[in-house]
Parts: sequence; C-alpha cells; structure tokens
Amino acid sequence: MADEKPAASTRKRRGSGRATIHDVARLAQVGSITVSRYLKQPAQVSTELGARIAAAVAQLHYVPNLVAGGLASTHSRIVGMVIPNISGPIFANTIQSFSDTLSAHGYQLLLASSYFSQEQEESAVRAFLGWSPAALVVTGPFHSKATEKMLAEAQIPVVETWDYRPRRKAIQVGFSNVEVGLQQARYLLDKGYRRIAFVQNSVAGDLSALDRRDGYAQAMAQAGLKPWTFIPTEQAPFDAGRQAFEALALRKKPLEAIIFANDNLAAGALLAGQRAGIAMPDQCALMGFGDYAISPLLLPSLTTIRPPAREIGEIAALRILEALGAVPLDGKHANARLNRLTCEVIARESA
Amino acid sequence: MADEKPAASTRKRRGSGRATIHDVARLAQVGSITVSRYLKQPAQVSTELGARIAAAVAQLHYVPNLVAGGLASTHSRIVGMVIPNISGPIFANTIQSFSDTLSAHGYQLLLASSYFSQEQEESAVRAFLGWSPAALVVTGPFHSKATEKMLAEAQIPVVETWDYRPRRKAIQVGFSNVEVGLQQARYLLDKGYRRIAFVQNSVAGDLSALDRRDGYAQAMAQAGLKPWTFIPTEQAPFDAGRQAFEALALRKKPLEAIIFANDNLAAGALLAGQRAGIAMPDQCALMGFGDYAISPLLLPSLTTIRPPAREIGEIAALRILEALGAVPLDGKHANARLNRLTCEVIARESA
DNA sequence: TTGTAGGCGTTATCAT
DNA sequence: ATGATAACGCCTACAA
Repeated sequence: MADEKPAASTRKRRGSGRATIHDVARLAQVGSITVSRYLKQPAQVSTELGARIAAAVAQLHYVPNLVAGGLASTHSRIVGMVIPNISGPIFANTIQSFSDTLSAHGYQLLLASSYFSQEQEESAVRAFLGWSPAALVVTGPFHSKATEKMLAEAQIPVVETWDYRPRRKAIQVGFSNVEVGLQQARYLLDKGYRRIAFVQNSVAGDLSALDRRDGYAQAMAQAGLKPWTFIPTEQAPFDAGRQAFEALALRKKPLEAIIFANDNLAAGALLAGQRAGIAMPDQCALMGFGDYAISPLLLPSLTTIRPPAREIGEIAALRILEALGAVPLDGKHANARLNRLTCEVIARESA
Repeated sequence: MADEKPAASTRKRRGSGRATIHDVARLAQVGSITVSRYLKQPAQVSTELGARIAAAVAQLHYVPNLVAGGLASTHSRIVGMVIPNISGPIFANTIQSFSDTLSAHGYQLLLASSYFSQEQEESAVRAFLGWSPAALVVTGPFHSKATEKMLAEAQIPVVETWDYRPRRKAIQVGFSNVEVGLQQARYLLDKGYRRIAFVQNSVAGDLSALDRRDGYAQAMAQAGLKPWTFIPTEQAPFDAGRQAFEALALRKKPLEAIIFANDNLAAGALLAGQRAGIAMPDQCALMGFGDYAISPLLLPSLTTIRPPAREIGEIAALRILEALGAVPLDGKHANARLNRLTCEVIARESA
C-alpha cells in the first residue's frame, strides 16, 4: 500500500519521473483536465471529485509542472527583475519588498543585476523573456536600443523603477531625480549657504545622479548662483569622497557646502574632514543621498535624502499584480501607470 | 495545405505570437533541429547553414522559448535559492556573488526569502521545484520534514550554505558556527577576560546563533569558567542590544566581556555604553558577529567576526556548475561535496 | 552534418 | 460539471 508504484507508467524513456497530472487523474478516477481545473478553480469541481483528487495529490506528492503549464498557457507566474546591484545599500530593500509582495500572491522572482551596464541589462532581459515572464521590472529609463525594443514588444506589463518619467510608455514607480537635486540645493540655500558644489559619482552609468546634478544646477541658477560640479577620478567611493573634499573644502577659498551623489561619497568626505580638523557643518556642510545605514552613525551625523526604497518595490509589485488580475483594483491609486513617489530630507548634523 | 507564411501564421489560436524555431528554420531553409543545434553547439553545424541561421535569427529577433526547451529536456537553466532575507546585512553579498557566477554561465536565479521560517522555506522550495530547476540552494541545515523530503527526492544538486555539517547529504558550503563560538570565546579568553557572557538573537529561527552559543559555552567549560547566556525580549536589534548591555554591564558586579549574536545587537549595546559613560573595552569589552558596514565606524570600532559571505555564494555556484557539467573540473577543490570555509576575527577597539 | 518522428506535461477548445 | 482532443515549442532518439 505504501509505495507500490501507483500509476507511473513502467518504462518512461523521457520525463522527469515525477508524478504527473495524469497519474493523479488515474488514481482519482477522473479526467486529467478535471484535476487541472480543481487545482486552479476548485469551485468548478464537485465536492466529491474534489475530495478524491485532493487525496490523490497528497498520496502522490504531486507537484504541478509549471514548465509544462507555462508552455501550454503561454504565460507563467515568473516575474523578472533587473537591478543594478543586489548587495549595495540602495536597492536591497526594493528587492526584498518586491519579492515579498509577489510571493504572497504565488509569483516567483527571477533576479539579475546589471551593475549599471546596459549590455548586462540587455542580456538579462533577453534571457528572462525566454521564460515568458508575467511581467518585467527594470531600473530607470536608460536602456540599450535592443532592450527598449524587447520591452516594447513583449506583451506584458513592464515597470521602470527608481525614476519617474511621465512620458515613457512603461509603468513608472519612482521619483524625479531632478526634483531631488532641487530639494537638496534648496535645503542648503534655505540654510543660507551660497557657495555650493555637487560631486558626481565616479561610477559610470549611474545616470540618475546626473539628473540630481541638473536639479541642483537649476536651483542654483534660480538663486542667481553659479553651480560648481566636481567629478572624482578615484573609483572606491570613500576615496572619491575624500578626493572631492580635498579639492573643494581645502582650497584657498573653500566651498561652503557640498552635495554628494550618494552617502558613501559623503562619508568619505566626512572622514577626511575629521582628519583635517574641519568643523562640519560650520566650515563646510555636507549632504548625501540614500540614507545608508552608516549615515546616522557618523560624526557629525550625515544630512541626506531618504529614497522610498521599500515602497518602490511594493508598489511595483502591486501594479503588476493588478495588471495581471491577481489583485483586485480598489483604491484611487489602483492600476495607476504613473506612481510618483517623493524623497524625504533627513536633516541631521552635517548640514 | 502547406502554409508558406514566413513568420507568424495568420490565425494562431494559441501561442505567444513570437517567432519560433520553426520560423527561423523556414527562413533559413534548414530543418528546425539544425537551428536548435546551431544555437547550442555551433561547431556541429556547417559554416554556410550557420550563417543563414544567424541571419534569420537576427531578422526575426528570435528569442528561444526556454519554457518549451525546459519541458522537452526536463531540465532548465534555472537555479532556485531560498535565503532568510535579502535586505539584511548578512546575506546580500552571498546572493550577489552567487547570481553573478551563475549568470556568467547562462543560468538564471530564482530567489525567495524565508525570514528564518521553515514554512516559508518549504513553500518556496515547492514552488521552485515546479520549474524543474537545475539545482537548489538553501540556507543552513534546519528544514521542515517536507522540505527535507523534497530536497532528497529532487534529482538535482542541492547545496546548503552558511553552515557546515559533514554528515549531511547536501553539498555543504559554509563554516561551523560552533567553531566560530569557540573562536570568539578564545579570542576574549586570550585577552584575559574571564567573566564573559553570550547574548542571543531575539529573532526566533536564527538557529546558527545557537550553535555559536554552544561553541562559546564549550570554550568556557574548557577554561573552567561558567557560561552566561542572556536572551533579550526586545525585538528590534538595537533595542535588544541595549537591553542586554543594561542587564549585563550595568549590574553590581558587571560582566567583563560580552559576545553578541550579531553586530547590530553589539552596536545597540555599544551606543548604550557610550550614553552610560562606560569605558569600552576597559570596563566592558564587546564582540559581534557579521562585520556589518557600520562596525568599523562605531566608536569604539567593533571587534567582530567576518563570515565569508561572498565566497559562500561563489563557491556554491561553482560546485553547482561543476555538477551540471557547465564548468570544467580542475583544481583540487573541484566538485568537493564538503566546502569548509573559515571566519576571520576582525580585531578592532571594542575588545 | 542534417533530417524525421514523436513525446515532454499541461491547458485551450470544443463537445456532452 | 466533466471529458476527449489537440496544440504549446522544443529536444531526444534514431535514421540517413
């Protein structure tokens, strides 16, 4: 009774060897399509057959073959996400909340990182498309031509996260980096700083930081001030921050305040300032972006911008689930193509 | 009757609408199996046909349907990974290096997080198995019975990471947490501390930390000393650390040194010590586990243990790729079932 | 080196 | 409510 090969055909030449829907159907003495229906919409199957099927499923340890189901129905419960990196301080919360929201509704996450390279993004998108994913999530609006084409032609929901461009076709879940640059500059201008510089990221491909720089430049122009941009050559973020600080704050006529493309650069600058005995923010104010875990712990603690990382992941997942009909449409934000989130200024000691 | 439509036939009732291998074959005027071979092993196809096929692929923007391929071959290039969390400070580097190593060889990562819950792990493993993954990676040796059974019966490589149990069946890539507990206690004993306590994690399910506690207790017993364990009730790690510090270091006869289940707990204690004006390490030494990003920046900087997070991910991927024949077997560690890594004591100021 | 036949496990379609 | 049949797109086995 225990395991006397219930239904598996005796000499399968191919196949996985696992129980199939036909094995279940035979054991439950129903048609296999009824098993399929029972698993998807139990309400459409009579209680009696349902019970027999459930018993057979349990006895055979039946696990539906999602690959076969995907082929037959031409759509899967896989969602692909391409993100610049997994282990950095920025995107981890987005991935986590995205994955959690998806898996709560039976969808699986296929993940790849691009390291801000459009080529890597393109190859990940191509590979993902081979799985007929239910939806695709990418980071930002900057893609290779081929990627754009693939995303446009895929007949599935596509979400662009971590930026906001109302005129693009994909669902947008993010914030305007230009707006953030304005926010940063205005915060410092309101505090009375006038000689304000912006330090870019030495990592090529981080194009969002350039938008923040543009916002900063815009705010400066509106205030009748000259923008001042510095591009570090050092690659490691702490070193790049130090380099920028030395170039901007240790000159004859030092800058009064510096905005950095991210908190790691700012942290490098802050440590350099400590060593040089510069009083911060009095002699030079520093402002970052990202609100990394280290930022509240630095001395002085780092004034920065907190992006809605977790929120981005969750909203992206909800919009996808809504578009797929996996989640009901309620609430006034339901199924919105444009999801404009905002960043928060975290005012601490450094500015 | 033979429809001579080059690409998409006009009235497909099912199907994705994308170009298939047959469309490519027709356009290139070859058999579809030749296209299949060309895509997998170009060397087996003549240069002439290869060129025709390549042209057709490009013209049709053909993307192989991996779902169909997976069904036909009963194995996919998907690898599933279940990890306690994505956004915490511990596992992100493992995920990143694992994903990078896999994707460099054309494999895709299906990811889910368990939050240290065996139920969530089980449901993720079950869902992953539906995709006929090429391999499966889980964290640690502690699984539900059903998970154990599924892993044992899946005819694929299974890797257990972040721990090391030579007698288990799965491929092991990690370190002995008992050994780490010994390391921690011995480091403090060597420094002359005698009254040493261990603070557990308030997060249930982190069973590895209990192994470290056991190692600590073992070392204490060997030194003829009494172990002293504290279990915080506060849930947030910083709060739990503070609570432990107050209970252990601010008593009449305070402990001399405290080992924490992770760096966040230690950081919470350290900040509490600063506020209370306790000199560290002179009045009380603190030691963490994990070497989080904040740890070198604290004052005093935190002495801790650095686990080989990145290495775990990379070696896990390599062992899988070797087992699947995707990577040649060379080097004496090749294809080892037991991969015992070591943790490093990072000696800083706090102990 | 290239081609033919048939099956992988499920679901859509249509019929009862 | 339930079932028979035929795809879904590719790959294995075997043949030429």
